[in-house]
Amino acid sequence: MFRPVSNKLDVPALEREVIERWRERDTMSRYLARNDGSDRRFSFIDGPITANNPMGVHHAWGRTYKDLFQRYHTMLGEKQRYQNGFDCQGLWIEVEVERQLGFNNKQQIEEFGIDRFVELCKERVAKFAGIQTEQSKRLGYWMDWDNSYYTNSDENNYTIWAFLAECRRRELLYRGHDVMPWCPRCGTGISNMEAAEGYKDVRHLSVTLRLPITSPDHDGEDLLVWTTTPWTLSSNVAAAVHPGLTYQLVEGRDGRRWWVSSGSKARVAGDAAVIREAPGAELVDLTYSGPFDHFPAAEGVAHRVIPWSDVSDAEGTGIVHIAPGCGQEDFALSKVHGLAVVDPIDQFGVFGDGFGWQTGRYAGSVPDASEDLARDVAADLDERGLLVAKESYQHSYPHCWRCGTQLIFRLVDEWFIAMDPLREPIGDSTRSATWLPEGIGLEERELDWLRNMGDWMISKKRYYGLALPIWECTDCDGWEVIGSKEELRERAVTGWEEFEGHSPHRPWVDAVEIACSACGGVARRTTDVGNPWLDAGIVALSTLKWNTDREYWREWYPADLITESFPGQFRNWFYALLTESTVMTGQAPMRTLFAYALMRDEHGEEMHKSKGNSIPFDEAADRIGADVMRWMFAAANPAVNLNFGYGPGHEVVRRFFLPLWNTYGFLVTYARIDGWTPDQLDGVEAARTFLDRWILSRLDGLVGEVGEGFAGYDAHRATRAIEAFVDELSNWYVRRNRRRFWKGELDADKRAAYATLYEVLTTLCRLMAPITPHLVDAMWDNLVAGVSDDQPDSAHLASFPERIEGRADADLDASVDLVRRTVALGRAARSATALRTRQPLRAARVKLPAGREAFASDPRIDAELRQQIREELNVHEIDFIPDESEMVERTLYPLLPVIGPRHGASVGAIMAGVRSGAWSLNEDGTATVGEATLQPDEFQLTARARPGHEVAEEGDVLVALDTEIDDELATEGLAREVAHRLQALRKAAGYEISDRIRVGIAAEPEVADRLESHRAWLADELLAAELALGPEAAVGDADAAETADLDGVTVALSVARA
RNA sequence: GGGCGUUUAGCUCAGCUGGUUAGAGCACUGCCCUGAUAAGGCAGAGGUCUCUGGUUCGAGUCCAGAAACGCCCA
Repeated sequence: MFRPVSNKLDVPALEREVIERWRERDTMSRYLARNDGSDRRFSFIDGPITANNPMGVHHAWGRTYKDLFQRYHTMLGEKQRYQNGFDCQGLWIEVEVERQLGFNNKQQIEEFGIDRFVELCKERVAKFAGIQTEQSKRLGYWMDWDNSYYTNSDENNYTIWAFLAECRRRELLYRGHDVMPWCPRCGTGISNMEAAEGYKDVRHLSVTLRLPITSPDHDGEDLLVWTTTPWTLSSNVAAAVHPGLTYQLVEGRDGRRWWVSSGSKARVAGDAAVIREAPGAELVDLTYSGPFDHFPAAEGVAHRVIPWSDVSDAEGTGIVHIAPGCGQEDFALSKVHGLAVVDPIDQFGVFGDGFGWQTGRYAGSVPDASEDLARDVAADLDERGLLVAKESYQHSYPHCWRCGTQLIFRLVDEWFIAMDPLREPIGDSTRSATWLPEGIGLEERELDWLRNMGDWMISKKRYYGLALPIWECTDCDGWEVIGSKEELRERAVTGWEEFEGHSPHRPWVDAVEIACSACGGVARRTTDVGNPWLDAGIVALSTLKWNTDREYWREWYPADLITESFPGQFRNWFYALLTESTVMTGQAPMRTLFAYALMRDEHGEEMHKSKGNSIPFDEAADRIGADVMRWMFAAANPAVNLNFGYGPGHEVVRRFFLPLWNTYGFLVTYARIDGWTPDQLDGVEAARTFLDRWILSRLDGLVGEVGEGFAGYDAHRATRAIEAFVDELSNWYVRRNRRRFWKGELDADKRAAYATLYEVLTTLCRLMAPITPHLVDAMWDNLVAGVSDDQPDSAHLASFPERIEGRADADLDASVDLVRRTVALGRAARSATALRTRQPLRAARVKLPAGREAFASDPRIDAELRQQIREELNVHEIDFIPDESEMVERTLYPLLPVIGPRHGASVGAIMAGVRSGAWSLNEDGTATVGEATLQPDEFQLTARARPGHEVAEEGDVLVALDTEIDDELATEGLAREVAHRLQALRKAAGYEISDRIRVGIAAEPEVADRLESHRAWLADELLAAELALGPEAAVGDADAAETADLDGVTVALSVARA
């Protein structure tokens, strides 16, 4: 016997119960092991979650996909690895630990001790990995949690060593001297792909200044330059012009004359008189005096004009200030033109010696204007008469993606992986994978990034992260890459003892010195750590034991699926994965990449902690439950941003969870009353009704649809199909079958009803198991596990449903569809009559679509369907309306795609003629509309309602009602009304559905007489053991009573328990 | 600055290769129904389909231009 089901659905409470049951029964372990013996594989590689904070709801979106696709393949019987991953190294963690310790810069870390700092970083990731593990379990994410991978593991780090050694072997790795974006707070370079993440609009003080030309024959002439980074002016060595642009010498202030490009002249110099024009090429090689030539750092710098085709005059003056120590393009130009390179600032963004008053000052922009260097530069220039203009200028500027500090560009030595030789092979890998969802150009976006990608800067001047296995000789220029721990042990000259027993992290690994293979000198490890995307990108190799068990790797590589949110990952994880895997294996690490967009709040706004609209995972799990979230995530269109919030969450509960839960509750309620159990199947097949076969047909279609959806990583499609099915189940199948469950004895018909609904619900449990594991198992435990010994005790140990031959029946589906349309139209017509639905009517008249003569071709089924319509509409008869009926008129419907090309300009006239009724049919099958003749293939005839009848129509179906009420109908309506009132009293008295009662109906004799003819029906309807009817009729000890006025008829009603 | 995308009801979004009167869900209003339902049904209100021009018998849909917003790149 089933346990009773509460009609209140509290999802979080239900989930807690289910989780407790799973714990008691060790369900998850059995799930993880259930396919151990299978020879089929589904390989999923998890993209590591940053173990740096508790999860937000946005993490739960991706984890829902990861879980549900794995669950689906588990139910198909495929063996899997179920390995979750944590991202555990990198600047993001250092920044949080610094914040905890109250540190602001690197010196404080070094004073604190790198070893202690690194230990704190490790502790932090361990702590949050633990928290995220618990949160993931709360989500219902079933993974092999004791076997999670951590990117700070030895395995991961040493696999990257092997990768870098391979890069070295193929001469892809190099030490570069270049200008890179630099975070002065973190004291480290930022790779271009990270910098791309942090562009924000900010205002900077921009200045326009004059640079006096020192070449002969240019006395009194200045070059006008404009810059948004005044701090770089003291490093100026050149001014660039576009050789093809036209430049103008114009009248300036204080008797000076200024050179500007013609395109910028109006903006920069207004209507100043033009003295002469010259192409940019003519200005090349002119010399000028720099803005800060009196600083020692500028000593010996010969400032001159150089040509540069990237100069534009859309902004500024068309003459660009060049400081090779402060800009990437500037540095590249310095190589081309042999310019001096002035390198002004240190790792903290502070000017070094030789920069006069700027020495010791911070170069970057600061919030406090009084300390802003740009302001002081402008004032200095103004004092010396060099400032022409200044303004606050808004532009998009890179910021540190972890700490938010504005980046500055700085000359550094960093390690790079050359991309040119890799573009093609990585492109091939990219193209070999399937990128889903389709239609949003995911693959093309990855390829676009690959085409434009600069060399990958992999080093960071930090403390906690991958120790780059690069040893640099202290005597010669030599450097080498160590590919493994074993190799390091062999090569170690000193420091091995200090390192042994530690993870390959700073500071321990820094102690190891080797002998330079070129000169024999002492080689020390570069103190740089690695870019964290190396860590995440290697997991397709490291977690599959590339270094230690190549057989295992072959078994699982490439992955069938990886999945991650796509904005941002093209240049991060996807890119790193493809690069590292392609270098090492020559192929992509995945067959399919399924990606999804970003989560927004329910109004479409970006979620931010600071805005207060971000939702912590725990809060959402407590308030609406994991399964509600999971359903929303699975139902989302992954191609577009998901608007998530409690409002939409409650809507899911109301619209979908409740009807499903109540359907389940309905089955259990009546099965308990009847003592029905799932083994009671006598005569069920033969007794199945039309509607039973219909819902099973729909179920079969659903099984196919959901399976295809999951197999194609289209959870959206699966959820849509399930929602539509549950609506049909609840609002048609159950609604139409209520009485079968309600009526007297447990016969074959009733068993068929139970068996059908039972099969539908248990199949739904298995179909939905990957999406809503808790809800489904709550139902499964009661419906299956509690009553059957030969079934798994959890839906998650069951197999995924398969289609059943012969179940799907398109005719059934079409017939029910027609019935439902007919009922909907009948209701619309009823609404128009102002007669309440409880009042029976004599007949509904139905005009069926052309070519249909009945609701079903089988007369028995047709009769069943007509009976359903009668009940729904409360009418006695269903008649059909022939085309010739006076209620119907025929309408000509021209087929526009056909007549358009043939009749051209007269289409408008034809349509007008049809609308006004000015058309006629001809003997030969053509039709005449106004002047035009339509051929038989150019139109269709359709029946439409003739005005003046109470009808409703939609498309090719029309329903009209006979609204005449005779005495018999009126009396029946009265009985229905009385029954309705008494049912309300039953409810008010708090009776159970199956309680037998006594009923009293007091009414004047004439009314009592009328009701007498419906006595048996009333008693049956109300489960009344006694029914007193007469002028004074009443029951003793009434639990509830009411005197009702029914359209002028007064009745006194009372009920009591039998 | 370059590339891509979006713009349809109060909100979130569908509208396939051009075709009768542009749809759905939510929210709103009214009515109906109810012993499975925090449910259901019917109806209503709500639209210059961002704008301008073009192609066409016919444009939300195709073309050109503009605007706003967003994303990517620089």
